[in-house]
Amino acid sequence: MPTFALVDCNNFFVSCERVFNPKLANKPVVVLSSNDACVIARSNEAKALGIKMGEPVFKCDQVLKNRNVFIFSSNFTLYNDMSKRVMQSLTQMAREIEVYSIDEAFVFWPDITLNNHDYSKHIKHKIKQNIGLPVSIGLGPTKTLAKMANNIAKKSESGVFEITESNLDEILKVTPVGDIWGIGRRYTKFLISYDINTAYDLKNCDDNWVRKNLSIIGLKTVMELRGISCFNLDDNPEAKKSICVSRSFGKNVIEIEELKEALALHVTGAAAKLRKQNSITSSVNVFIMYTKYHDNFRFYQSLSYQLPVATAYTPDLIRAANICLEKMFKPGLLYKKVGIVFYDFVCADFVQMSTINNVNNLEKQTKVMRTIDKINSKKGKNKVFFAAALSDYSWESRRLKKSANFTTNWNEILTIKI
DNA sequence: TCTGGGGTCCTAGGACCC
DNA sequence: TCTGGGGTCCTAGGACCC
Repeated sequence: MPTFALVDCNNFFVSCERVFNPKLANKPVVVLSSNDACVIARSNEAKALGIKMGEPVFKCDQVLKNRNVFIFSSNFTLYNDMSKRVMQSLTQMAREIEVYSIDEAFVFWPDITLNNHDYSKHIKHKIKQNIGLPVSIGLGPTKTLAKMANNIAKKSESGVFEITESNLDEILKVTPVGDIWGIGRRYTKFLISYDINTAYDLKNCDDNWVRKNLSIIGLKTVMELRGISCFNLDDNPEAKKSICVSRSFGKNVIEIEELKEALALHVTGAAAKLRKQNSITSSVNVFIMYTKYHDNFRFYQSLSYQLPVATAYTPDLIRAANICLEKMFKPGLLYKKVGIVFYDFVCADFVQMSTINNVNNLEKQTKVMRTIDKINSKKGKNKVFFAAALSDYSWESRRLKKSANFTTNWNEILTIKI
């Protein structure tokens, strides 16, 4: 039976900032969400000060100031690039890898590895040495247990921990049910109301009861707690089924022109993602968030549009998005956010022909987009774009404390004074 | 004053079909 | 009074993850 390893970067966003800023070591550091609104990553020192995950900045303002916490706006260009480096490095040292999120991956170590625990320590050392990021590694007979082991590894000296048959029950008994991967807030509350408080309690629940109340996914989780693997390692994840790009504004937006600029920019980004996975979309959905004067309650509204022909051609997608926006827009509201969702994908190789879309036209469109994508991937995001997305960006979200793009932009490369 | 952004999967219920 | 049986597709809502 293979052992799953979960490699997880410690306090990932904070650790990325630390790689290029050594004075942050051992100091409280936080990274903020877009608009510098919430705390989305904390160093251990910041956690120790009681700063919570997802906490709005205005609520912990005093602690941040009084305790000299280092604050950064999120820099996803940097984090994505650092993530890529970690995953490439792991790929070289693993037999199989499933990149699970920006900062973690499930892996099977190579077959020749006799001792998973020692090999994990070796990997941990390598990643720190090559990339500068600290990772923790959890090992277990199922994904759920590898996750659990990882939580223990994070608090351990060595940063590596393995759950085996012999220590399984002992660990489950001290793991709160809400700490299990796949058991969220709602289920935790529900389970506790039935006096199911620990992972051990859940492991011993009746299958039918679990199936009925926690759905098939919940039952799989319970099986995994028993050491029976139900979630496979997926080393070839399928193309995305929907693509969404949205941002909150840095100020209240009132004019439809500004909304259109922001929307066109989001559509441009989403369309690039769409083409990258070789898909074309049949449907677009535009959503907006707004408030009214003298009232902070937030309203969401959305509208979909079915394209006559599936496409990944940015101008057509901007046009479709604008149709939705124009139908929803009402003057006099304070707009906070706009976003686009593409869904109902078709593989780009199976293009549907119609009278609207003759072959020549389609070839031209494909060529144009391919060229633009090529230039942008070489010269930087949105070096070339459509005029609809031209803007003074006065609505852009606040990112007052962003660090430099150390790894992706020659002009922002780290300089050292000697 | 200020509360992120991007995904997946499951289920129940309605519409519709034979 | 009794109100088939089996299926598909779609959607909204709810749960979860990082």
